[in-house]
Amino acid sequence: MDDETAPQKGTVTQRAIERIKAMIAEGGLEPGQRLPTERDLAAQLGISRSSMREGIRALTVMGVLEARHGSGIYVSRLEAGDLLETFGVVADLSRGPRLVELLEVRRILESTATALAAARITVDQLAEVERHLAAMNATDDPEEILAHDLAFHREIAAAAGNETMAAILEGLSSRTFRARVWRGFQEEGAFARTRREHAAIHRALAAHDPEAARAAAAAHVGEVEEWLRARLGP
Amino acid sequence: MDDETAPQKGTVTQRAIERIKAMIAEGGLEPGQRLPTERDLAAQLGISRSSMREGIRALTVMGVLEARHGSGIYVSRLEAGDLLETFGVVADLSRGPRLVELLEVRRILESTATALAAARITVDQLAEVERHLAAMNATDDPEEILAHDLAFHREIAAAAGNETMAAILEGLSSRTFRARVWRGFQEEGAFARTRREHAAIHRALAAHDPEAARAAAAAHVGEVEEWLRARLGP
DNA sequence: TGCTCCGGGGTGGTCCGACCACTGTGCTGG
DNA sequence: CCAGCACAGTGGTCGGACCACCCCGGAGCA
Repeated sequence: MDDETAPQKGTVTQRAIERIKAMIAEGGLEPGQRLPTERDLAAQLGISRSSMREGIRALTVMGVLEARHGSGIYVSRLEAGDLLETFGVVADLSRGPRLVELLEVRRILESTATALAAARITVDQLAEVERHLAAMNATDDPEEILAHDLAFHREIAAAAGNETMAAILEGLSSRTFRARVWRGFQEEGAFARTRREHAAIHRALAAHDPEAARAAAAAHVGEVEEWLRARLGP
Repeated sequence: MDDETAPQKGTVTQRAIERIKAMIAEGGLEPGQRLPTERDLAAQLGISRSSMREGIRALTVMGVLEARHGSGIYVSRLEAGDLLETFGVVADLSRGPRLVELLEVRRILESTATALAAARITVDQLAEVERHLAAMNATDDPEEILAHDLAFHREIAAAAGNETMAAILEGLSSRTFRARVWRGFQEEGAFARTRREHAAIHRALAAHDPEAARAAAAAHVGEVEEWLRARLGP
């Protein structure tokens, strides 16, 4: 028969990746657990260490595994942030119409997250949001403003209580993505407007008003979205 | 000086990945374009072919590059579906509370997508949706039902006109994900209910009523979400 | 007894060279 | 002119070697 040696579908590396993923999905490998050596794994699957390393590297980049030099290979915590890190790559590599689509997705998620945050935010979290809001208004250094802008939204996403959503939004708002969209946007003087919108979001949060928060956040992201859409349109 | 030979931050493979990503992001590499040979690329970056291969493999798995045996390495089309394929891995590997979070994200996106679809769907697309709805009601084979269920939602997502959102939803509804949640869910007899919900979604689409569509879709996903949440709760 | 230091074994990271499998192309022969 | 083939070039796989790093345990000291 041919059930032991013959399969041979796709590249050996691809098979190795599937095998490891399957092990984790089926519960054979727990988060944080240490895997066998590269050499042992390669021997187990009957492939060379080189091919096995390619597979491991791929899973490492995806955030599924974590290789510690001199120590061993471990299964990552498998939490949202780890796995969705690659999501940022999508934002970095998207152009043209795809950028508008990404912004639309962000608008939907960000407005919902802000609405959730309005209902659930604690006084401590609200204070942190206010801190970033104030810091953003106190400086004129674009770099610093952007940092506090990101932190502002990150804090809100965290307050929404859905780590997965927060991780996705983090990827959609990655440095490069934001920087690219911003450059040229704020130059048209739509800068004070951003501050007003942030203030509106904060007011809704402080008032624990989900609907107002949703509207404010949607308008905030939609602002950039519309500008970008118009810029690519004709 | 040390700007040419010294850097040495992180692993060489990681640097190689960043270099290629940067080339694409900065427009030096167009979608579909062919890259230099593995051997040439390795020489250009001053690293071994093995390390370069690991980097290429990682980018291949992420859907950024596409390697054709005997032909060469090419930049992928860089469209939503290519890059967000790894999103399905997240769903496959998520467990426990994370599953509920993913379902919550899906509920938000799916309801919005369905609302958009209600406003934009064409007669041809609506006919396709009806076809899957009928096929799903005509059989009792779980496998076939699941296939038409997926196609039903996929068609709606496509009608929403946002490829990126459709790609994300595709990942969130991946075979494995759905299969795992479904197993044990339909056993509790919540099967006719699914058919009723699909019918409600279809009615809203046919009536071009976005708000009704949003509500129907949210209820549909929320059904599974609540069941799963209760199952993990106590 | 307890601490510090250091040495070695084991691990991932990198490199090299060879060969295989497949593809594309240009040449050859009809 | 076309069909078929041979060949050079490409990614895919392999095995081995060496390096850089981490961890642990034993030796030595206080």
